Amino acid sequence: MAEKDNKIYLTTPIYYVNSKPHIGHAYTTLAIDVLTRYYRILGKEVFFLTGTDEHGAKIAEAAQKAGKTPQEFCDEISGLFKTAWQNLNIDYSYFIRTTDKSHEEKVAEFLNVLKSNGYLYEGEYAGKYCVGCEKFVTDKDLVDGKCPDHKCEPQDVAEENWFFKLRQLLPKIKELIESDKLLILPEKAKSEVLGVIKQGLDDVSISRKSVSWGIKLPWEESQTVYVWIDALLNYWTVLQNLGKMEFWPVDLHLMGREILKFHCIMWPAILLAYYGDDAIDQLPKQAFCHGYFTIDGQKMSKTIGNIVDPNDLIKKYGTDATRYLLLTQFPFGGNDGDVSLSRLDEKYNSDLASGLGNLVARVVTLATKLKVQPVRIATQSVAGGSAKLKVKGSRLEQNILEAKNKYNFSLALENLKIDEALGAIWELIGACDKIIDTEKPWELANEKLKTKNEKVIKDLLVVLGEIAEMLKPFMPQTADKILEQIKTNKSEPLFPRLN
RNA sequence: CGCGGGGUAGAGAAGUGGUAUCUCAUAGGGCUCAUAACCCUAAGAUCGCAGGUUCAAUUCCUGCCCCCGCAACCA
Repeated sequence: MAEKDNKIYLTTPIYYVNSKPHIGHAYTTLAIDVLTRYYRILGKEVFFLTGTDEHGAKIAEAAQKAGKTPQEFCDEISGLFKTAWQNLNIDYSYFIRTTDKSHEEKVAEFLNVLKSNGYLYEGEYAGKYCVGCEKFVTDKDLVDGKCPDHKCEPQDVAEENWFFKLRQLLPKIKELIESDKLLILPEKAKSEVLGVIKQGLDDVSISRKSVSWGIKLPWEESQTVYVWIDALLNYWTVLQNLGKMEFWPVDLHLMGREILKFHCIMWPAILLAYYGDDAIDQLPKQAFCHGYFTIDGQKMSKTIGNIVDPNDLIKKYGTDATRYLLLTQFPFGGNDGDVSLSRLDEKYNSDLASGLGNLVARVVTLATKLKVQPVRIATQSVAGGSAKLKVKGSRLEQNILEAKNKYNFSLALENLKIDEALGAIWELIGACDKIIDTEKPWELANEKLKTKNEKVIKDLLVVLGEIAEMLKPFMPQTADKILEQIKTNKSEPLFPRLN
């Protein structure tokens, strides 16, 4: 990952407020939260941006249906996102709303520059317009040539709009993607974007006459800015407004595949138009595309009504367990992962209650029963391998080393292999359980044995401390609880078993 | 011929041109420090179907079948 003087800029997409937060939003946001916490532990300055996308005809419509003004509606939904992130213990640096005045002003400023740089021109947008809907519709919207909502045939209407010279910049974008200067991962996603470019794209209309809920075009106030332009610019306007351009450019945009095109084609294009077409150092370094959740084999959708609210999971499992359960549903960047609610219970019981929770309980109890002095834990051992064990050359040490060698924790995290990084931690947990079984440190037959057992337990406490350090980015509260228990030798169940 | 993803033990997933791996569930044994937890062992897969290339294919090629996304709310 590229660095600017120890600074890193990570983003989630800004979420469209026409629906409440669900576990898909939560997944993306969590992943960035984990990376943010990890890099901060390593001593980097991280700017983590998330927020909500609030303009456009769809929002105005949804607000009307809900009997609210668009602004009221946005305030409400945006608030739900904030609450959800608070419940999930998301440590973002800033939460942008595209209805923020400061954002709107910067968007106008940006577009003025695009215009004076010669990248905008007036053109005609022709299409079918439904009077009932008060918006342009496509053939796909129609049933038997009529609008399904209003049962009327749309009229052919042409609208004067402003267009962005996207085509002119496409060869440049293509080259940047092919050469990985604009890195798109995984490879599959890169091919998909290149495929879209190869098919050819037209210049895009960046303004709308027919949409009133949006940012006014600064030089022609009868038009509003196309929502996608408005939305993409958030990554830039926030740093501008906060005076934090030292974090620019973006190191990583994380997203699901459906919005990949916008982030990998249009977004770099408008940045080149603004900064000059050789300003590749202003472009995002990496776009990473992750899989989608399906619920019991089906896509989450409002129509099916199978959307899972992260708050419900938090109520049942708690914040950290929910973080863990969501992050381990599938290999990052791989295919879609299926979530079945019963499997979440299983995973909670096996990994968290029987795995992590039980291990902490048995080690801390052993320490208490054998009156082992609390151990001082060296912090900052995130990368693993730094703990010093008492019993040199022991089976414990060997098992721990083996467990550590199986996965490279840091490398996994830096490559966004979140499931693998967690796998590294669970290898350690397994190694500890095995060693307790073979060493039987609860036996107190004689003094010699007692001394040996004390050493074993101290070592286990040290490894437990390491596990806690590694857990910090994923389950911050749990990590602190474990460290507290090690320090005080007071055992308290971390994850009560579900029945 | 729209485009794309996928079909591997009961469930969920890895994986590779040459003894098929992991997690959960199941069975037997062990242990008793621990959240009926932990440890060991076992059973369980003709790797979707049919052809082909090869000394050798689950892995490469061809055809077929089935599931699921992309066009409509939606990361």
